[in-house]
Amino acid sequence: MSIKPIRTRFAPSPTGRMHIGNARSALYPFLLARRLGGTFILRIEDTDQKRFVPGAEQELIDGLHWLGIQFDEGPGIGGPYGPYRQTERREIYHEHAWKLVDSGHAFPCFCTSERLDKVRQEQMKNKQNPRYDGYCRSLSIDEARQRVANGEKYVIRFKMPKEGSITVTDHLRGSIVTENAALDDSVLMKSDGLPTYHLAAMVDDQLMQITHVIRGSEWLPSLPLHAHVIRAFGWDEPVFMHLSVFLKPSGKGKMSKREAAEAIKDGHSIFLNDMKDLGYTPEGVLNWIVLMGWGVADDDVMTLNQMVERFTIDSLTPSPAAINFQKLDHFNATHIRLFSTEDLAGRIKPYFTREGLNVNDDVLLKIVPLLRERLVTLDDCLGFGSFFFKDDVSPNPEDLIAKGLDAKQSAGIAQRAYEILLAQSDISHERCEPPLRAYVEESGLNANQVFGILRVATTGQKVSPPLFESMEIIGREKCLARIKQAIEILEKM
RNA sequence: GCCCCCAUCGUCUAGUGGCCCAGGACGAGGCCCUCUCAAGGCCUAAACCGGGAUUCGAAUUCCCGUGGGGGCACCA
Repeated sequence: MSIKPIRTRFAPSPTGRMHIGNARSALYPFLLARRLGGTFILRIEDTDQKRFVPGAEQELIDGLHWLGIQFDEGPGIGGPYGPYRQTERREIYHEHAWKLVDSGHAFPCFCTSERLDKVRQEQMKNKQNPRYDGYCRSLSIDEARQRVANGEKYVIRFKMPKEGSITVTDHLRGSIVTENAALDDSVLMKSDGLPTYHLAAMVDDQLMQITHVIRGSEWLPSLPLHAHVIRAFGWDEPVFMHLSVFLKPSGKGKMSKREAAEAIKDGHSIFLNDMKDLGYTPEGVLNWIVLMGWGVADDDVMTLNQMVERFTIDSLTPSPAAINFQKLDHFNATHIRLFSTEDLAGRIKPYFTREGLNVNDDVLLKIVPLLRERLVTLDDCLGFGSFFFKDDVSPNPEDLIAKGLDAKQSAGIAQRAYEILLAQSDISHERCEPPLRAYVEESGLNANQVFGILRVATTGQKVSPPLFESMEIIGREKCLARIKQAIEILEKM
């Protein structure tokens, strides 16, 4: 039984955009660390120079920040086990790789990639598994060192035992037995002097005292190799957990780049940057992704803090999950309804100003209660509330005509409503609604017809927040002017 | 081709041998409320992949199929 402090990590490679898969791979270890009073670390795995994307690291960090996933150690903020960028740890890996060579667990290999390609093709032709043929495996250590000293290009490979088997444990799946003969002499250190994942991640997890490794299931097949490496060093293994992949919405196949592009066409995205622009909230996104791979019996609406309180690694699920954007919408809308007026006002303001609207904060605060339960995404505020910040509205003339009536009749109704409103001392909804309802009664019309005309006249649109509350915020003068304008439009038809 | 993993309503999942003729949520349908759109309330349909085995008893354990996913690089 270990009494070591819990330390978990998120170890992405800066090779692309921050997406929901990354986010969830960061979320679970974060929750585990917070739940158990441990430490959460960010480590950048940038050992592949060919795939390095400038700016990717920043996008990763921005994404974590947006979601509220704070790391305790990592690039930029440091920590006792740094540096936290693998390219800044070259010597450490170099030293460890050679340690394995010295102990007989690894060997330098001088094979060219040309030769390796040829071997591989040959093997494929003979329907054999493509793997390293062991050419440099039995070179004497003295000869190998001599060739390295002479400046020959080399890699360091793990010397996989030819016989026996290894048993590894995945916390979510139990133990997995693998024949060593099925494993390859994998490269641990590349000829450019940088380590591969197999070496770098194992060394770092050990040196950084990581207790729980939560990572994608694409690593499951190399878990036996990783266990071999760890044991060759004489270390203890951390607890390993492999998260399943996200499947595309149809459930057929995993979420791919191509599929991500499709989603964008439908107004959805799996990239955090895009989701923010589309009006999704960190709360909604978090709630959505946390439940894809983690089961709760009920009460599935949670904030980050509530997730921390309830999280347990034993309720993580090993099966693949199809992403469902409708569910995202649901969680987003649900969290929006939970926000305070001030909070929501601050969150939707940028979407108005982004459209060039001049936002009056007093008005903004007043309309939030009207918009709150109508928003699925934050940018829906535009459709429901832009007219509050415009001087004029330009209703579609056709929309001003009430259902079942003609333009002339509609103009008459508008005129009567105008007079009723004009007679009121103020335009509060408490004052205006009763007389207009009375008019609906005595005229034999229905509320839809009368209020519909007023809605289009005052807001310029057929769908809006509640009419009387909206008119109150728009103000007496503007309302009267807009109704007058509507009457003119109707009379000209 | 070889290796590995997974398998409960359309989707995310609860379920750890009797509490399950399987619970929740999204979505779908219906009703109520209603000035539009929402929100809210109530209700309905909807699943243990197939076959064996173990057991008094299996969604839950084991085996075999089938289906799905992942991996087999000097990428992570």
